[in-house]
Amino acid sequence: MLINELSKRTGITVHTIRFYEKSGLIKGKRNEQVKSNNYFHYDDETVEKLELIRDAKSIGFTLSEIRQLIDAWYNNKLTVEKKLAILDQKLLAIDERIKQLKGMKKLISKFKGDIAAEAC
Amino acid sequence: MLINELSKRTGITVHTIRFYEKSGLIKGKRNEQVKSNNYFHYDDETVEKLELIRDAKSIGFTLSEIRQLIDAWYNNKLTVEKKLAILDQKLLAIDERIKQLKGMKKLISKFKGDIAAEAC
DNA sequence: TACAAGTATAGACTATACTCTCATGTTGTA
DNA sequence: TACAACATGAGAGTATAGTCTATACTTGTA
Repeated sequence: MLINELSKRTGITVHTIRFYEKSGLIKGKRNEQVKSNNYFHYDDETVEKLELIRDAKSIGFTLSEIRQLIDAWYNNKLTVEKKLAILDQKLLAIDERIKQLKGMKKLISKFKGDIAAEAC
Repeated sequence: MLINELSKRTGITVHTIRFYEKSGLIKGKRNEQVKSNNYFHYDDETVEKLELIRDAKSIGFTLSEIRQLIDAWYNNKLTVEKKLAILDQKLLAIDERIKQLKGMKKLISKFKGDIAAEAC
């Protein structure tokens, strides 16, 4: 598919997709047979990658962290061990973030109590 | 205390503290009696606020979200109801973030399984 | 009292992650 | 075949959150 369809399928703008392409997060392929244009073609794997980017971004991963994730997923130059190591590292990072979020929940709840008590 | 001590107590650089002051997140007081300088003085509440900023940032809150939190905590112009509403909204946002993080954990674990299976 | 250390303001610079505009060329349909 | 819709690359602009430099004045200590 071309970039416009990729954009429609993922809900990510053409501009942003180009930005991700330039940043090396995704890679379109050019059809060498066609000489009249140099359009990029994208496959379903790219759709998956963009969905991963969107989801990982929403939980606060930076593009450089996401690049590591995509490598662990799709880069066949990495050994299984390295891939698993990257994924384990991300799992730890997520657990740490959940821990911090729970701490903040506790803190906010405590302050809610304080405010309510103050109001009496 | 002056900005240097505030910086030492919180581990936040003088530059960044000045940036937060300019952004309206914290407010130093000037001593009107002293005419020779216009140094800002900070109290323990400012230490608390900076710690809150640091913690809230680490879990992905933006400065503008943190500004709301600080208002809910310390701004006496807000009614108790409004403060509680802000805090409840933040609690919901945190729960949502935890949910997404757990989803990502699941996804990564699944991919770990796939990679391991693939390697057989 | 010299001077190192601290303080203030203004403004330039950086990194991340887009977002948009321009110029130019291609494709598909009425 | 005209023309709207789509493609490309280069590069400028934006928002967030700092980070650093320059200039100038103040304070505390040897």
